[in-house]
Amino acid sequence: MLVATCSVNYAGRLNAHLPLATRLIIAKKDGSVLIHSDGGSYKPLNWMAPPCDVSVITPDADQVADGVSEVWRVTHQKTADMLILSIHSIHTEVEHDLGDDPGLVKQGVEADLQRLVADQLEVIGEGLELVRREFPTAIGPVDVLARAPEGGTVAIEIKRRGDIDGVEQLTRYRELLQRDPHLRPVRAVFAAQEISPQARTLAKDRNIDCVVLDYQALQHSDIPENRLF
Amino acid sequence: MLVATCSVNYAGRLNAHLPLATRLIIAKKDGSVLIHSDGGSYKPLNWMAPPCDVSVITPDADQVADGVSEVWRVTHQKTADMLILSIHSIHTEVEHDLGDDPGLVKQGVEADLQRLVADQLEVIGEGLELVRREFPTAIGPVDVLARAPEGGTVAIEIKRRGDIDGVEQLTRYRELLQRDPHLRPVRAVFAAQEISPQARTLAKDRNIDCVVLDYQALQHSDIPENRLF
DNA sequence: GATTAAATTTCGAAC
DNA sequence: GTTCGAAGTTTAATC
Repeated sequence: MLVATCSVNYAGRLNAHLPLATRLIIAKKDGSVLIHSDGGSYKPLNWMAPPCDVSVITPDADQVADGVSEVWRVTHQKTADMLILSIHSIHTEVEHDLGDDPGLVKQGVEADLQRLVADQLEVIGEGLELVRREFPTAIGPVDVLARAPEGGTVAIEIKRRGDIDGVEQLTRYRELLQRDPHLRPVRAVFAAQEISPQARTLAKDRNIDCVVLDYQALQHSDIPENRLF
Repeated sequence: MLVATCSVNYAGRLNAHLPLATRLIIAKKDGSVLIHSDGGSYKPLNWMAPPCDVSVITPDADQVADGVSEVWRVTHQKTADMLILSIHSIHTEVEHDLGDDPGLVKQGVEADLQRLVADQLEVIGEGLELVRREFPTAIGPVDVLARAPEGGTVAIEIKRRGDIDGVEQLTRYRELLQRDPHLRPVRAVFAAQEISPQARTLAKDRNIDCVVLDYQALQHSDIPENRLF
């Protein structure tokens, strides 16, 4: 882990170059390297994905003339990816051995949304009765399938962000389910926390209803003492 | 920038928790925070996207009893996202002021592929003549449009990774172009460096040709002295 | 191991 | 500023 003034060249899936500047360089135990600036989000300016090897090279005469004091040659162990780090000066250098990480515990992603919607089908429409979540079809599972009070079924696709490809996916499901005499007629509902305008337009064109989900509200209603049943 | 033994809680678009372990913590000037382990790729275990504010809180009695020496409360300036970093012990601490970064110079992405294909339409099919790149339609631009020797046109969709949604996109374009008497009949070609089996199957079903592109070869052929014209 | 779908996606460009 | 597609996407689940 060091703070250094450096320039970087990467050749692999694309070619990229970072001009001379002061940056934070992190070398992990697996050989991977991250080069961060003091801005942007979590994505480094440049990096090498593990597993890879780092070798420190003595700069040649030209490089020394340019002010290079040290060159790191980082190569990927399987692909032909390579990163050359030309270090001009090191401002800070720190090394520390971290142990294995126990890893992240998550909750509240799409599976949660799906469970909440299945438990509270009234947010989709009145009188719906759950058939099942992850209803299997030949082209993949439908997120939620419900029986409609007027007869037939409702296929519900749930996303955190509702995008155009979600509408396409749902269209394919409906088309397939429509062929089953036990299920048809099949309505389709696209439910998401956000729905892009483009997706909304396509959904309308395909006669698919859109529902914007409020995760907070769903979660709140799901607390047992707040539920009416 | 510090190496510390800590546990982390995040509440925002989801809830997440990191058990006690030694990790690398990076605090950038814009208030953003990254928490890295000594493994994985460039994605941090946990993070806060800028802009945000960091305040250091004195731990309460319970926390002190648990061994917490310092608590960071990182809040996003616009959303309700919040991250709580409970520091038990600091192993290394370093601070350094980096200047602005001149940024990355890239070459060799989709735009390049598109240019190379437009210049070497023979990789798609014989006798094709370029109409134009980024041919505009009501639902977005077609990557490359060419005139076919047998009459009619060819719509070419170019991707680095050819996936099912690329085929859907191309299908919509062809459908639209087909309505134009000056263009029809319209053939569709899906060209990518890699094409997923699922995409290939769908393309076949839709009567769309698939072409796998070799970036190296295209680039090599594009060097002026290697070209035949 | 290959393939597919999701991501606290991030990033950049076009509108 | 919003929207939309691409990313050296990465990552996790599923076949």
